[in-house]
Parts: sequence; structure tokens; C-alpha cells
Amino acid sequence: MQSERVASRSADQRDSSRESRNGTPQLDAVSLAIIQQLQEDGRRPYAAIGKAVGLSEAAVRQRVQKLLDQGVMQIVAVTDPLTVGFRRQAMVGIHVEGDVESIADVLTDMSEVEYVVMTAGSFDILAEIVCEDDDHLLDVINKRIRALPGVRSTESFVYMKLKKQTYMWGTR
Amino acid sequence: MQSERVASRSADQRDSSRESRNGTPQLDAVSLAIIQQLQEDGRRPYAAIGKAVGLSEAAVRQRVQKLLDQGVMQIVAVTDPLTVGFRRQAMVGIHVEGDVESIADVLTDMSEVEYVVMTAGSFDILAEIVCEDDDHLLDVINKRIRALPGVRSTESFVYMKLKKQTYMWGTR
DNA sequence: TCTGGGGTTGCGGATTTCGCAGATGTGGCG
DNA sequence: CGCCACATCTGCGAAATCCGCAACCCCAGA
Repeated sequence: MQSERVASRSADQRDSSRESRNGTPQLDAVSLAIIQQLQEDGRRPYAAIGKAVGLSEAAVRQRVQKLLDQGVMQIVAVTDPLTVGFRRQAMVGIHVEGDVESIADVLTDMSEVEYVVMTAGSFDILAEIVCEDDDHLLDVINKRIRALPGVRSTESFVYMKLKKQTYMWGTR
Repeated sequence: MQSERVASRSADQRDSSRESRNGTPQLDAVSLAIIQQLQEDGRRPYAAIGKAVGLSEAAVRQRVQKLLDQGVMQIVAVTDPLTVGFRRQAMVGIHVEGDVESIADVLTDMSEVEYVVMTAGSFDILAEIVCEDDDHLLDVINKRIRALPGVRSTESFVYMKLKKQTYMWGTR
């Protein structure tokens, strides 16, 4: 059993508490391996994960709990919104004048906004919106987003068909 | 216990096997409620879910399994790729000439491509790319995507900061 | 060398998962 | 209307898993 260990646990491996400049904890190889296991199946038993990554069941459990508490990962059910009754989705590109981050914060607080990212492209912000129908979508884009002070202009990309949606980073 | 039931199980509730035109199964209110529970916590015990939605533990288990098998939802760990060692992400807007769907299919098969959606905006396709560094990203965009026959032009939006990422549809 | 703290391990006991057999209910058909 | 076929739900043991806890290990600092 000892022989199945990923590696000798020393040096660069043990520092799962160190933090990089942006405040997010640095992950060691073992935690990464645990995350990979849970990306394949979020309900995989701790014991099975432990066997795969070379740790006891209890150790895996504690690390998973910590990753959850730290917000490094979340274990959730994901669906294609279209099958769950949300008929309209769109990506909205936003041109901002002034403080980009404060606009992003406002978007983050909107429940219809699913995804917000600041970019270095011709848009300052990309936001994904999930709505129940056209009226709802129109309302969010025109009345709620375009109306924000600091939003210079927007461009919308209404979704026609979701082709791929994975959560398998590192598993490839 | 009987009194906690969501509703009298009849009529519009029972047809979880009917399919809408696009081939995706139609979900009834109970399955929706189960999904909501799992969107809050992907590891929530079946018994707890059953209590919440008014079903026995075994029934919940069967429905969850079916939703998984049908591909309606998946239970997985999701992370911010930046904390897991992927330094560069980008959204790529693509202008296509000819068959859009076949291009989308090719993108879907690329492991670096995380998300593919066909849109009705000025781009035909939006694809999200997750890479380890700049070289990798450049390689994927220039050598792999732009090189595809049928791709007329692309525009990239490199991610600077991920502000929001949720999976709470229906929970609001 | 001693001490402190983070991380790991090894345990029971409580809880959950799993498989199965039986009950229930609905739709189709003679 | 009666009856069968099919899908779904329930109840229940057995097995596996989860969970909390105390002991242990190892490295770093005093």
C-alpha cells in the first residue's frame, strides 16, 4: 500500500497552506489529484479517492472539506439550462468607461448573471445571462445592464445551441 | 409523512419520459426539485433530498441515477482554473463560412476547449479555451482553430479575472 | 533537545448507499 | 370493463461509507 503513494511526501508537496499573491491557496499535487477524481464523479467515495491518490480515507475527507471551505472547488450538479426550463441564454460583451471592477461587481450581484469575467480583448467584461424567455432577457440587458452608469455599450450573443460544457481540467 | 408530498402525483407530473422536439427529456417538478438540491450540495444524501422533495430515499436514488444516465445533469467538482494551474483562459469568437455545426463539432473534440456554443450574434460560435500558458493558448488559437477550413476569422478575449461562476439555476 | 502545529492514520459507531422484492398506478387493448 | 405491461415508488436488510476522535509523525522554530 505504501508503494502506491504518488511520491515521497516532501519539499514542494507539503505546502498546501502557502498563498499566492491573489490570495488563493496554492495546491499541492495530492489535492490536485483529489480534485481530478471529483471532476470525474463528484460523489466518488472518499475511500476510492484515497486509494487513487495514496491517502487514507480520513485524510481525503479532511482535504476535500478544506478545499470546499476555502472555496477552491465546489461539488455541484450542473445541467444544460435549456433542459431545465431556461429558454434564453446570452453572452454579453460590455464596453466600460471608468472602473471596470465596480461594474463587474454589480453584475455579479444579479441573479440572472451566471458568469462574469474581465477580459483583455475588445470587451472589458463578458457576462453570461440565463433567462426564462425573451422578455426577461431583453429586460435584463436593456433595463438593467445598459442602464448602469459606466457602461458605454454592449453587444449580445444569444445562444442557439450549447455544444459542449465540461469540467475536466487536468484530467486530460 | 404522506402529507409532506409536493402534490398529488398525477397529470402533468408523471411524464418524465416524454421528450421535447430536441430529444432532451422533459423534467417534472420533482426532478427539478432534486436537481435544485444537488445544485446546492452535490453530495447531499439521498434521504435528505427525499425529505425535501417528498420522496423515499430509494426513489430519489433512482431518479438521480436516471438523470445522470440521460445526461440531463452531472455531479462534479468545479474550480477556478486559475487556482488549479491553468494560467491562461480565453473566450474566442469565431466567424464561420459554410456549415457552422461541423466546425463546432471539431472544437468540441479539442481537450483545451471547455465550452462551445453556437450563437445568433455577430459571432457564429463562442468557444472558451483553457490553457497552461501563453504559448499553449497561442498554439491552440492560431494553429488549431484558425487553421480549420471554414473558419473565416476569430477574435480573442483573454481572461484577466474570473468574477463569478455559479450553477444555481432555478434556485433563485 | 524540547515544543508546537499541521497533516495523517486507524479506529468504532452512526449514517448512507445499494440491491431487491413487493405494492401502486397508469395506459393500452381485446 | 377486465387485464396485462410498464414505469415508478416503497420498505427493508446487508454492505459500504461517512464522521468524529485520539494518537502519531514530522518538520520548524525556540
